[in-house]
Amino acid sequence: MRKKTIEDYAELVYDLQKEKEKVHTNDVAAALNINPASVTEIFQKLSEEGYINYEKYIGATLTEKGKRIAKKTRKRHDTLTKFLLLLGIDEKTADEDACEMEHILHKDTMDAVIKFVEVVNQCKVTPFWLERLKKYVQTGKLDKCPDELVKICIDHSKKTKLKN
Amino acid sequence: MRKKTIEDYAELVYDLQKEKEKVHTNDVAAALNINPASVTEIFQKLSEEGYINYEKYIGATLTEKGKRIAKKTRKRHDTLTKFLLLLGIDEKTADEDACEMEHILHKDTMDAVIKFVEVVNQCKVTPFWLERLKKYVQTGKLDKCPDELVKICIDHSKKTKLKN
DNA sequence: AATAATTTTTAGGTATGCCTAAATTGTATT
DNA sequence: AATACAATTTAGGCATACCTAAAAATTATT
Repeated sequence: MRKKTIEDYAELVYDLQKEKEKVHTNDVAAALNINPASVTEIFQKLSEEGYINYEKYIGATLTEKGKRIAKKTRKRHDTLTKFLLLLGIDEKTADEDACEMEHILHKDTMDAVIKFVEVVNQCKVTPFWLERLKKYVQTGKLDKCPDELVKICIDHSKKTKLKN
Repeated sequence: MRKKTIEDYAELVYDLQKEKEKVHTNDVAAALNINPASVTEIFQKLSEEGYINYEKYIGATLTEKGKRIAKKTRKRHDTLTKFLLLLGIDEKTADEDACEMEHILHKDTMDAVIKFVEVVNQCKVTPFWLERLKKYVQTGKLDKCPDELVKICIDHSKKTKLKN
């Protein structure tokens, strides 16, 4: 697996802190399947950089700075997961890819994804086009687009062209 | 920037080979803004692993194995770029994010993206929903969904519900 | 409260992907 | 063909993100 970033650790400590006040190196080690000794080093670094308050043998808590980055990363993660689920990806794959994407996408791209999810959620029912795509992704079968829908798109396209 | 992967190098050598038969360490070094000495090491590794034929001081060419991975990666890259452009992301950002995403996405996710682009390309005109989303991404303005379109979605949703 | 068991840290090691400086090879010029 | 210049490789170094084994601190048991 990819090397973990500060964001990964902040996000994880954030989650673990919901269960227990102080997060121990062992908790993180178990969650990420790495050696506790490695987490000690990581905690020392995160502490130096002001993301966590860390007392050895006692555990770590997020600082305000750490909480900020953790929340931001978790929100990105959740939005990306939702986005991929909308496209018809299965839960596990969506979650894993979201975890990768959350670190690399430009703000503009992330914002577009947020808006994508927002627009779809605003709809009373799942939009036809999305159902159609999802079915295609999941079954390989692509339904024909209803004529009246094609008409709406063409009409709309003409209208906007006239404006310009 | 992120550490480059074998896929990155294969893709790059593939592109450079269009200009000249043998790709020199310097060509890659210049393209990636890294030290030629580093490229020598990379070429040695790629050669050991069978992605390139490499003769020192002479240059490198892709093997069949290398060509295969290069083409695959380039195709992914292009599809991802198109996908992001459809969402309203600008060219530079789309290209950069595509370059990151191409290495990390699961096959299922990549396939969904391919299908997304395919479905949109099949349309006679850019679908209304996509125009609407794109405008929202680029300007922040979200148009109202026409009533007849909402109706189509609701009707369709009822129909599919009945079937199940 | 002493000792055993567990958790955590320290110390030291490995692999990787980059670097610089120096040595080597190839190319161009006379 | 000899020499100068450019391109390339070799050798050695650095930082990072992990590791293992041993030492130290904490916690549990009697």
